Amino acid sequence: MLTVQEKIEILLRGIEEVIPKKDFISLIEKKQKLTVKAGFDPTSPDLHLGHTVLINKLKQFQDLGHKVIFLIGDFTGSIGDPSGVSETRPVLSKEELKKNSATYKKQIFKILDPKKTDIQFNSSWFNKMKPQDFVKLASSMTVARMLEREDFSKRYKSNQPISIHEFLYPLVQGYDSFFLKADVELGGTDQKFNLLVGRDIQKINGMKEQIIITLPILEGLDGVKKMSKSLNNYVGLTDNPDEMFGKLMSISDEMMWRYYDLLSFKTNKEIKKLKNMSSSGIDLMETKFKLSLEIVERFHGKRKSIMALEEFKNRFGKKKDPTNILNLDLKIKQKSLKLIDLLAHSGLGENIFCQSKSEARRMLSQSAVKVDGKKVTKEDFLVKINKKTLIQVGKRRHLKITLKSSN
RNA sequence: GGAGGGGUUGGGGAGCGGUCAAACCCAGCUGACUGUAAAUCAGCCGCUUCGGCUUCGCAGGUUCGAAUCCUGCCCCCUCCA
Repeated sequence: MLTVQEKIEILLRGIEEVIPKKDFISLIEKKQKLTVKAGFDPTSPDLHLGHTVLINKLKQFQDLGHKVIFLIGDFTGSIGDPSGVSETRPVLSKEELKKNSATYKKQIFKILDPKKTDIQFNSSWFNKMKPQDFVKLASSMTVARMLEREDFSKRYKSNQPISIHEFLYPLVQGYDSFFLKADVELGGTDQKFNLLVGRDIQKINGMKEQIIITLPILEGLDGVKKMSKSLNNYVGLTDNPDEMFGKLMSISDEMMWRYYDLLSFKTNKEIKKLKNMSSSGIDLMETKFKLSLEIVERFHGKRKSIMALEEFKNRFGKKKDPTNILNLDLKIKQKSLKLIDLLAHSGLGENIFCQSKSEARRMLSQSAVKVDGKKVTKEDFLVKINKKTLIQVGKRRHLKITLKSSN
């Protein structure tokens, strides 16, 4: 049995801020089972490692016996995301929402315990709300306070547009906390304002204010911008083991420590030890192997993580051709296909390797293309039919293609 | 409602009648090097049947010729009401 002190230590590890800390500690001391809430936008069905910083924290609460609510902001998502860069996002259909939430479940339950997790959709209460109630909700906040929020004030000062509906977001999120009677709400540091508004909404409605805990935002593979699907700098939870391993190996050494801090389940002590041990380049690589192994194992199991490591070593250490490459059958009408046409092929709706023929040409001229392991620069190189052919473009794009005549 | 400023290729930002597919920076991509690290160097960075073609908010117009000039529309910003 853990002491209160130990519990608090676990729950506060790796977080950015807890507000107010005193209340949090006394709450942990007094209450056996807290209601802990975190909201997710269902705009994109795929979760990535960035999301798991938060989910891991939920898991810790869950393991300590607290009630975890995984809130899917389908109402919020259906009226357009305010933190979205410029455009209003498309309204999601019910089918899409269902689909997204199904994939969500599948993904989060690799971390969270399904039996102990309460999944909620905020449309279920907001869709029943009357306009006058909504306006009343809006009256609980002032424009001046909204403008206190850094991103709003920045945009306001730099003459960027702010739509009225964006002001409603924090309110909606705050209302969720009230409705769900949250004791604690988790969110990224960029959510701080919204989380604080939740406290206000609860207070106005005569409820004890939730504790808010903010967590750091994980940078993407580029090491600069936050991890997101649209920036294509993410590691998806559904990425296959090799892909996941490779992506993790491609982060900079500096970023590796950040990933250790935010994603590893190792204790601070262990991480510190690794830091002290890793001085040479080889050490750093080994340390990165460890990180990649740990994370791939979390989502794919031990066996596959080791296979991914071996695959990686083979491919990049010994410069061998990759082994677990996706096979793809491609139906064509002709008897053979020019390499350039294959690279830019868009018959199945999606271009396989290159966006356009021009790009394909560029790749060829920059000697980025390999066929069965050999560099090819000729555009009219013919790819044989009925034969499995390994095509590689650059270091990341590769497929085994088998051309089949459709006649 | 009134007055003014502005919309250029992913982002920033030049260009203001021809030499513009459009400077430059960032991001991105490729190659060399390497640990799919960092740094560095080199190249690329609208599409193309390599003749050209379609781009500079949208639609028209003036001109031999427009991203550049004119008209209308849309959108953004500022100030006033």
